[in-house]
Amino acid sequence: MAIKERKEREKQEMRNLIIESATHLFLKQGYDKTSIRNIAEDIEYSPATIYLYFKDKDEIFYVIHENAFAILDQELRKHDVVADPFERLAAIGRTYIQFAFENPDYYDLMFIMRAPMQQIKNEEKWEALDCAFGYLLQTLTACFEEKKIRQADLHVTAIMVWSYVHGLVSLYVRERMCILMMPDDAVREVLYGSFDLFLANLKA
Amino acid sequence: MAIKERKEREKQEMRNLIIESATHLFLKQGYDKTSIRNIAEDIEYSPATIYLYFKDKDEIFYVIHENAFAILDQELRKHDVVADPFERLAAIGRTYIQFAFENPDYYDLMFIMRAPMQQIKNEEKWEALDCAFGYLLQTLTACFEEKKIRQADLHVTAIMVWSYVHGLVSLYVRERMCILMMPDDAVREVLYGSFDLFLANLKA
DNA sequence: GCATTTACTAAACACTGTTTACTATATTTA
DNA sequence: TAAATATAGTAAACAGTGTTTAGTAAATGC
Repeated sequence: MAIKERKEREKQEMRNLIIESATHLFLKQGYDKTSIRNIAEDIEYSPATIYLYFKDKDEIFYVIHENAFAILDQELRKHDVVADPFERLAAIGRTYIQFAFENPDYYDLMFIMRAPMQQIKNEEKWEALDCAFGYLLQTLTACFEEKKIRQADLHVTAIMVWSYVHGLVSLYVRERMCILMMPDDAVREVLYGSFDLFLANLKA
Repeated sequence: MAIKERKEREKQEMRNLIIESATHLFLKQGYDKTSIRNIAEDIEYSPATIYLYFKDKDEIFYVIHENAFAILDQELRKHDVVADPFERLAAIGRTYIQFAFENPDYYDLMFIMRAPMQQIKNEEKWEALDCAFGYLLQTLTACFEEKKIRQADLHVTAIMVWSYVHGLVSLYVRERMCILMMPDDAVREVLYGSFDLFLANLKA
């Protein structure tokens, strides 16, 4: 019965079509303005059809969130070639910040919005973040082994590094850096500079 | 004409009534579930009446946001009595983190949500945050003068400290700390521990 | 060829923020 | 004091939202 396989394929294609449209609208107009009716109109189907392929709006944005993590992960792991673990840590951090600057809506969805978290609660393991965070743990382990950074608990250090870069970019993404009263470019420079200072303080 | 004064007073009382109801509902059910109709029902007026006292929903939450800043500011400035500026910095940081743990919805409104920022864009100066951030700058200046922390640019250091504690608590508030796979109490301990490590790295 | 399953949709439900047109009361003016 | 005006408040509507239900038309299985 090749029909079943074709049907399965068609089902997946329809899911992809919805995700593609939703991603396009999301990156163009943001989460709130990306309504089920907008997506439906864009793909030329009725709104109810979308519910045959996704449980609810959050499930659509859960898939987009997963795709975004795949992109970030790919960017971060490019630095695998950097031999010195401290240099690698620095490169990873800068790439993380750059990713947030260049993809603020993706960053928002991955690390700030509540939307995709409903799904994750039912999954008992957040693989997408586990993967990226695992890479940080791995890099920090190498830093400790080679005594490149001050000795401390691995997980506490990892939380410290992640929280720090997240703090920088999330204040930027959610427009709290406006207190600096600087043009956007200058703010970004301060953030990169602040990260450099953080790294210097971390050094053994 | 004492009538005009009474009218002014009544207008302010009505605004207060709306803000009180909105704050109560917000802290009980969150932003999304606090609708204009809910507030109207709670204060026993029609929804349209609220628009005679506030431009829109965001303006209501802007006032709540200002009140929340007043509370945080009061908490932080309690540490004015701590003579040693580094000790004061540590106390301020811990109180900031504690505030976020104890008032996650307020914290969200102040530092994460987009709602109050629409108003702030029209104000050209964000006094509430300016006040709190000013206290941090003041404390850090004292730290530098007494050579308690590593020499660096004042603003870059301030952004570093603020971003760091914000990163910690915003990942917690928006439920990203779930990757630690720990009970809530243990997560909070890790966050406080991470802050201690950060301070140690900052020390001169 | 007929029964059944599948794919899809129009319309409705229960909400949301916000505006408009209208009423009843309070205040001011003649 | 009586008429004119200003103020306070509201019912109903507008334009949206996510989601569900009931019903149709086409594809598939027998």
